[in-house]
Amino acid sequence: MLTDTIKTDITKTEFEVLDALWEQYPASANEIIQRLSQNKPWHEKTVKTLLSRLVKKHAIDFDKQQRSYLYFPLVERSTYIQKESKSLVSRLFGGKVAPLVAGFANSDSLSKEDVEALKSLIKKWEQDND
Amino acid sequence: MLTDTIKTDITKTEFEVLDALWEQYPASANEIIQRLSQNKPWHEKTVKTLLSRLVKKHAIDFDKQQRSYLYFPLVERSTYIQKESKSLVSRLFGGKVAPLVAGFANSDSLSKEDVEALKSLIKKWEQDND
DNA sequence: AAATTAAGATTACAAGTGTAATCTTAATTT
DNA sequence: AAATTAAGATTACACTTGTAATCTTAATTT
Repeated sequence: MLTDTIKTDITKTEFEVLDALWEQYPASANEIIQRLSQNKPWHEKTVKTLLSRLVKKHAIDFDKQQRSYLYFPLVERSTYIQKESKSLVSRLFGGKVAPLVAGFANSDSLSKEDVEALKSLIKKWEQDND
Repeated sequence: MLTDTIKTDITKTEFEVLDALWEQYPASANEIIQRLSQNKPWHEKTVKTLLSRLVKKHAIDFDKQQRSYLYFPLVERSTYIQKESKSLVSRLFGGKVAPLVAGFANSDSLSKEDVEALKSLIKKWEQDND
């Protein structure tokens, strides 16, 4: 999968569409429309517009299949969310992730599960970095 | 400080202006322009437009001072970044913060300092939650 | 082969955004 | 008091975004 340079920022609505595609791909427009209909009240035309815009932005592409297209992402979800997180942490927290987590802790938004996961990844980090 | 309902989303450029105001306030437009000029190549008119838009969005307000205004935030930085982080973690990580941190760990974006901070806040969390 | 359908392409259109320039007018200076 | 200045208000303007409706045309059905 080519982690091509995304030309423009992906908007929030575009992200929803992309996220539905990441769920499983390749997928036809109708499949995407179907998946999104569970959560979003979007008109099918709207979803198709968003698919077109994602193509134009080089975030996804498609193969022609009889009458319809089969879309697939050009960007991996992990790559995308990585970039987004770093951007947010950089803008809001001076690049340090701990203060973000502290905010979660202070607003009771940290679960036991989260804490266990953090402890285990810290342990791993410490093994790798010494 | 009133954590008034922010009417519309604050855009990225507006955030930069708001962030400069949080640095120290109240502050005049010229002070803000001054602060921003260190990092951003924005025309003073641009900054003033952004200040006006922030006022319209109820993110900041001002007191009249002779000829100019003294601006001050209506939203605390901590409140704002809290909301933004939660929004991102919710959209990208299903609401769990640990996977975000894992992404940082896996891309060598976690510093010793970060890890120490995390360990200490985890310790505190465990004392508080048992 | 003609008619119909359905998929994507194109167009629409108001509101928001980035990026200022111009307008008004109250302060300040001469 | 008149002139000048400078601050915010208003206007500008192209591009983006949300949210579709209409247009084209290749597939499919009669």
